[in-house]
Amino acid sequence: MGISKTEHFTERQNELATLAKALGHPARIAIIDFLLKTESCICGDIVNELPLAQPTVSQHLKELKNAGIIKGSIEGNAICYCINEVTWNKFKAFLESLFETYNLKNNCC
Amino acid sequence: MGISKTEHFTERQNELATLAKALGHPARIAIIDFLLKTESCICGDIVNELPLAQPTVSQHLKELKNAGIIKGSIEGNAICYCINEVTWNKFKAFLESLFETYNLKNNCC
DNA sequence: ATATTATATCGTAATATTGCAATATACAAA
DNA sequence: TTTGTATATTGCAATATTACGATATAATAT
Repeated sequence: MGISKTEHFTERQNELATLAKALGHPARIAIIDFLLKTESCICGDIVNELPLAQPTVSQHLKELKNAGIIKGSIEGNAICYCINEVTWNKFKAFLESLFETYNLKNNCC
Repeated sequence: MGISKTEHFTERQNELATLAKALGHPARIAIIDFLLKTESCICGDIVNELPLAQPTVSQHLKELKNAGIIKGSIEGNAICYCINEVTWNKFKAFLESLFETYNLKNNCC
């Protein structure tokens, strides 16, 4: 139906899926790349970095913000976006835990 | 338009987005969790583990397979699924690289 | 006050995703 | 060969996503 049955899964599974989904578009990866690369907040420079129209970029930023991956604060005329360290660290912890679980002995096919 | 303009992004950005998107559903996280937890391939036991109908599970498995995250092989009556270690390690490397870039000095908002 | 600049929101079209019943396929067991 | 079991595919309805032009909002500069 296009709507996920989130109530049947654990909170961790839902959270991790939400974060992964938010990163599931190249434009949003590019935004995160840029935020990480510049090593500071981005104040009014994202649209020029992406090959997409301004409303589209705004929408992608909104999705990253909804997932809690970035946060924005108004700086006069512009808006400064940066990584939300709380969510980012949570995401990192989720994944490190997943990666820890895996070792090559798993393979039997 | 519902169609991503992948041609404007780097191959890495597209690949990482594809992998993240494939993990962007709690059922698919649950499948991966189960594959990692059992520490071996799963031969005919996935549908019973998930609160979804068999065709829906089959579809999620297909998406994970399309993204290269899992692979399946026919074992008589059943099908054995397991993590595709090549893709998984690539995913891990992508993310470790992302996480390395980030440090708390980034924050200014 | 008016123009400029940066960003968000609205509206809409195209496409994708999610979910499942019904059905098909393919092997195994009787 | 028929029956059962496991999985995939098809078809469809509901919903979500992607993209962008038009427009709105809000601060800055003139």
